[in-house]
Amino acid sequence: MPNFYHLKDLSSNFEDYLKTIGDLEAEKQQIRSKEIARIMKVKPSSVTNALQVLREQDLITYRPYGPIALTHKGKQIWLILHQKYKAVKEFLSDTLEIDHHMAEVLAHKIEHAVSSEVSERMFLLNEFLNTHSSCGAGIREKLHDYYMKETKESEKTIDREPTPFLLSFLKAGEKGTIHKLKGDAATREKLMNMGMNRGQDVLVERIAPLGDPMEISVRGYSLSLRKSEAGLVIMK
Amino acid sequence: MPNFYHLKDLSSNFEDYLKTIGDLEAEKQQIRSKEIARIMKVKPSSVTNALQVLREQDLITYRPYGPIALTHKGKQIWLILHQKYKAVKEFLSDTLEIDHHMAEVLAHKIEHAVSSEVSERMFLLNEFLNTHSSCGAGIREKLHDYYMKETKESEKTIDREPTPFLLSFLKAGEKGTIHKLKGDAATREKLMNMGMNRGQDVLVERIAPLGDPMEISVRGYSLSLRKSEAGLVIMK
DNA sequence: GGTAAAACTTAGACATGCCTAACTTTTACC
DNA sequence: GGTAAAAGTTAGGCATGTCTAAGTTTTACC
Ligand SMILES: [Mn+2]
Ligand SMILES: [Mn+2]
Ligand SMILES: [Mn+2]
Ligand SMILES: [Mn+2]
Repeated sequence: MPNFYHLKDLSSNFEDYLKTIGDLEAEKQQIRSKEIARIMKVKPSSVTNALQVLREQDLITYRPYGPIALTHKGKQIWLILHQKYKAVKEFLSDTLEIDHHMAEVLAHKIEHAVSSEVSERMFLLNEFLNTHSSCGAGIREKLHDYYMKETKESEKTIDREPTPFLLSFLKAGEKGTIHKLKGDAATREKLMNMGMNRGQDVLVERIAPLGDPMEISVRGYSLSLRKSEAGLVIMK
Repeated sequence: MPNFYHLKDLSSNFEDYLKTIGDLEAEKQQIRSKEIARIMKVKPSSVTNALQVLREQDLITYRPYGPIALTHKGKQIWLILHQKYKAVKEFLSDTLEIDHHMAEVLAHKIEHAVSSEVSERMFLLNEFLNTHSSCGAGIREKLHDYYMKETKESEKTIDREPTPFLLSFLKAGEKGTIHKLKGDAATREKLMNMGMNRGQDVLVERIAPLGDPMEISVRGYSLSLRKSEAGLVIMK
């Protein structure tokens, strides 16, 4: 039980630092601060700060310029976080049929908001749907058909009157279609050279902690947009 | 329209302020700052600050000491947030069978992490399970039985205390006890044939320079395990 | 309508966690 | 081994969103 207490003391950002360190410990022989910074998309000085905080909580061992390793307590918490992430991700992609890559991005956010009981139930629900068939036909097929039927119907209604909105207003996981570009000619040209043309579908993959920049996916490519640029793109 | 371009993403805290204001607007004739503070468990000065931020985003109308009301845009966003919360809450309590009150608490956290697509799918999954029966018996009954069966088993094994961790995290010289094997049936079978059964003590003798494979000792025998295999063994 | 209480706002402090810039240590290579 | 590059740290700044304490406006009531 004491471990659950300390787990709750970790902010979601530091849960991610711990998880990243555990992931690296499992696959590399040495953990580089720079690698943590790359994966978490922060500057090295932020990693140093995180390492100091994690050490204060007895989750890692570490000294300046020295090697980084999870303590036993750190390993225990890592496993809990890992299992949460895995259960949520697989639930999103297998049962809710969210696009695989999007499921990973969203699971990274949701993992910090669910209790162990919820992730355990998601795991069991996923397993249940895998192993139980419904009157001969697989239940997943029926569920898939149900999603598709409802999606088509909601598309019918959406087509009627799409309310315009700005790309900068979308959150991670949401998508839209480019309607128009604003701004001066040079900036519009730059955006179009990135593949952002009228009618293109855009998916927001991730938004940096302070809201700038945002990572989007257009024509299968990932782009990084400043908020000011995203504010020039009108969507429908 | 001019302020359209100044819209920024709402932080999850401000999403909650907006949602609380919308909820109050629906049920009270006048919105009291003090009531928002009570519901959100913050001090009145924090509410004032939030009101100023929401007004800057054109989500509410408001002046010092004056009445508070959602703008049209505020109402649109409130509706999106409301639907997300409702879908998540009902999914948690109806489909994952999380305690009603706990579901409300968790939905309040999860709502900020899910995309509209995810909450829509949660809604549809919930609806699907309500309306589709599986071979006579309701599917929810089967799902419930599945949850209960697994819960009982995990209660049996949990006893109390030591928190699990992965064998792959042990370093040379460290030991632990096998708690559970993960992975597909064939791999689990292979590991069990090596003598890796529940309750067995394991000692890590040596880890290869690149971290893979690791040499362990079980039942007095030395075994060589790949890192990927060690990652399937949950220890205590 | 005067006055006290309640409601609300403002100012300033503080914690978090990010950043940049300058500095220190380690490493890589000749 | 000497030196430059890379890696990592420290210091200081900034945005967010909370709080306390003090000030202002509104309300309630005589
Ligand atoms: Mn992927
Ligand atoms: Mn995460
Ligand atoms: Mn309740
Ligand atoms: Mn909430």
